[in-house]
Amino acid sequence: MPGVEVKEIFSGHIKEKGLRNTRQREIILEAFLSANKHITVEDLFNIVKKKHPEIGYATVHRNLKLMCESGLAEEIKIGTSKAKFELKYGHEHHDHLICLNCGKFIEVNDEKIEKLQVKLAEENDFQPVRHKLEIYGFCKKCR
Amino acid sequence: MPGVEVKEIFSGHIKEKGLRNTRQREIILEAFLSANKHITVEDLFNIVKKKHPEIGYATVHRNLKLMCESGLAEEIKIGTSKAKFELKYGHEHHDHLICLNCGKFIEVNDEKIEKLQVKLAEENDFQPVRHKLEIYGFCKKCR
DNA sequence: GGGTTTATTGATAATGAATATCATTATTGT
DNA sequence: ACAATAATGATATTCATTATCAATAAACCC
Ligand SMILES: [Mn+2]
Ligand SMILES: [Mn+2]
Ligand SMILES: [Zn+2]
Ligand SMILES: [Zn+2]
Repeated sequence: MPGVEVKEIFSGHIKEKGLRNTRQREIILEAFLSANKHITVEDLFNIVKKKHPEIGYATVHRNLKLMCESGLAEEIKIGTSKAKFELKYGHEHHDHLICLNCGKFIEVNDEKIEKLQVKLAEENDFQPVRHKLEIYGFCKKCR
Repeated sequence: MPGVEVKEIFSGHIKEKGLRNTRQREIILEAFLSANKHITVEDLFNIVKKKHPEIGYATVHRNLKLMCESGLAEEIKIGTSKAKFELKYGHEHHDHLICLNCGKFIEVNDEKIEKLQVKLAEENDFQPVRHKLEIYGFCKKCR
């Protein structure tokens, strides 16, 4: 039963906020959990549409946003292209290596860098909350 | 004579590419050099407009882009807000601390982080070209 | 200088992603 | 079942960015 816990968390968040559980939310969340990470609204909409052509783009968009609010998902914006969403729950924080040729995303994490970032912020009287590190270049296949 | 060298570089780039030097380019470049860093197209357009109301928004936009192509300027995109442009020439590479409250940009650089990024990329068979590190949080005044 | 070529300009339109609107539908608590 | 109201889905709007195009003006040649 993959994703059961995630579904409960989402459902819980919805109740807490006085929102309502709907058939569409369930369908969209399940599709999101089954799909690739780094999916756009449009991608997810197209997947959902296959089995549920009655569900609209706006609903997919709204629910992805809601998943972000609930902490389940995270929105990633790269340049001017469409925002991508990835499942956050159950995944450690990570940054991305992004191939300039094929668009591949490689997830990485480096504790030393993370710690140095905090130190760097503090040295500048700055209280860090979150950060974004993206390294652009060429992946193994494309170099 | 601040900016003389920059102007020559821009002018040189224009000739190399078979483009043309214009009155507007000169005015826009000078305004950019005199203005704050981290300026938007609209900001620069409004500055230029004061003395030169005949110069259009599109021309300011195109020339900021051209400055980027020539390596003089750099475009910074934060979230979905308007792109900002900063003078690159004569400034070392740096990253930004960005205040979530007042929007302040603090320029920082950390050699250790820079080196670890290269190492991290290489460990993933990835050839790094450029990167973007943004730390969001609260500045001294806003924390 | 005069003439020719064509890059540039400026006003405006087009684009595209994200979000807002709103009448209708569906969920929740009673 | 009922009332209240959140959610939906189709569509419109927003907003930054980029494209279009007729008019203008650099740059080069003579
Ligand atoms: Mn990180
Ligand atoms: Mn850096
Ligand atoms: Zn690649
Ligand atoms: Zn601040």
